[in-house]
Amino acid sequence: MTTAAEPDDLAESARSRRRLAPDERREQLLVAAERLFARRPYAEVSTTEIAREAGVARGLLNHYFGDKRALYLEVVRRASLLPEFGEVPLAIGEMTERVDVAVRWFLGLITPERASYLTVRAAEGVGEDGDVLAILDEASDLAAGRVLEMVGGDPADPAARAVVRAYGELARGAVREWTRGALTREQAHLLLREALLTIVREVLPGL
Amino acid sequence: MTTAAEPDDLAESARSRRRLAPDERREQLLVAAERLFARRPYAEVSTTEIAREAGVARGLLNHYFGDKRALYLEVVRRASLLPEFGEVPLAIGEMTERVDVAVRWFLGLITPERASYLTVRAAEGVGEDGDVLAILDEASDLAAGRVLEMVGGDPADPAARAVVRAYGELARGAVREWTRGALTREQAHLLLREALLTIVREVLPGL
DNA sequence: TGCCCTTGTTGGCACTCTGCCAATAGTAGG
DNA sequence: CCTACTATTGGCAGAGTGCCAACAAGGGCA
Repeated sequence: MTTAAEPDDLAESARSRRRLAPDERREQLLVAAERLFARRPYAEVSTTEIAREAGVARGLLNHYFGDKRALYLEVVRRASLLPEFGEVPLAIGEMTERVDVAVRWFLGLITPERASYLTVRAAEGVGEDGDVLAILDEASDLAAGRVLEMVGGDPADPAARAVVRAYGELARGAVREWTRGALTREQAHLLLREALLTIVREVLPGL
Repeated sequence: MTTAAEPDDLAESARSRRRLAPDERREQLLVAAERLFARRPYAEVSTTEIAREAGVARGLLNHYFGDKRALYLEVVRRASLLPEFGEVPLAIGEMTERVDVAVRWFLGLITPERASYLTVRAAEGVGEDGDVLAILDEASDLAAGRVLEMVGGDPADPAARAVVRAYGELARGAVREWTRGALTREQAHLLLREALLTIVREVLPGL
């Protein structure tokens, strides 16, 4: 009985004296960090705590990520990208229809357990932090490109991308109001649909 | 010469062995903290540094604000509120005109040295931090009320306020794209004007 | 004018957190 | 089974933070 049977994938969170493959361990640490950083601001989460959550020695965090900040940036990067960004419904037909599909697609992505996407950027307060901004901007720009494709805009036009990136902020704000209960899903949908329609019809052509 | 002439307001940043009125000292510390927090994230700024910037002993920070976090929240509170929020131009006339005035007013507020307003919320990345969110939300809601007054909406309608709060995110995004050079001021203005117009005409009535 | 007392201000102690590194020990391959 | 590779650990040194008792600036009162 003392000989380890095969507790391979059970009690993963308990004692871990096991030697894992780097990728596996790295993933585990990221998940632990993600969980803690999501609930409390950066400075309030200690690496000791993260290590405990993952059931490893604190030094291992530095081994895998260098320092606390690098680990945090990694967490931000993961949270800022909606994995489903790729599965864009090829909307065809009337403009009204395409816009409606785009909005429905976006609203559908958020809700579930993708809540982390919402907490992104909803956090700290003041401060530049170019590293974080770069990550968030990249994700924002990626989403903007997708939306432009869906509504038939020109993804190559920098100004158009900028407008849609700004629209992304509206979308984030609308979803937040929705999840907070200040707006119903229908109301949020209405706002995003009309705004996007206006952008396509009135703003983009006027650039 | 050794007798202090009246170096009242000169070399304010140099040695300060002087005994200031609490309000004065507090203000000085806030300014110093604001300057540093604006350029680097919270965790990267040490209280030692802030104290040095203000030319006082580190312990004084704790005396005035309790702890580093409280000081930070104070800075966020100040940065989140546009002082000129009160001076709302009483827009009258056509709806198109009123919306245009509202947007021009908003865009006019931001640019100058009020840049701190932009860095608000542009910062960290992931994490809840209810304290910060509460501050930012309060400022956002205040601005939303003002805008509703200007365009003739009903500030008492929770849903309307929520929609305009979300619009505030679009505004913040548009200004950011503008200051970044991705949009001209005219383009940002166009976007914000058309979007607000659509909200007033199509969205608010449909709630 | 000169002392005194209020209180703004300082400096240092104790504790926690972080980064680093040498020592330890799983585990796969021979 | 044994060995070499390397994932993993534990502790050390330095920095940052909160706290508190002692100090002194400067206005008020005699």
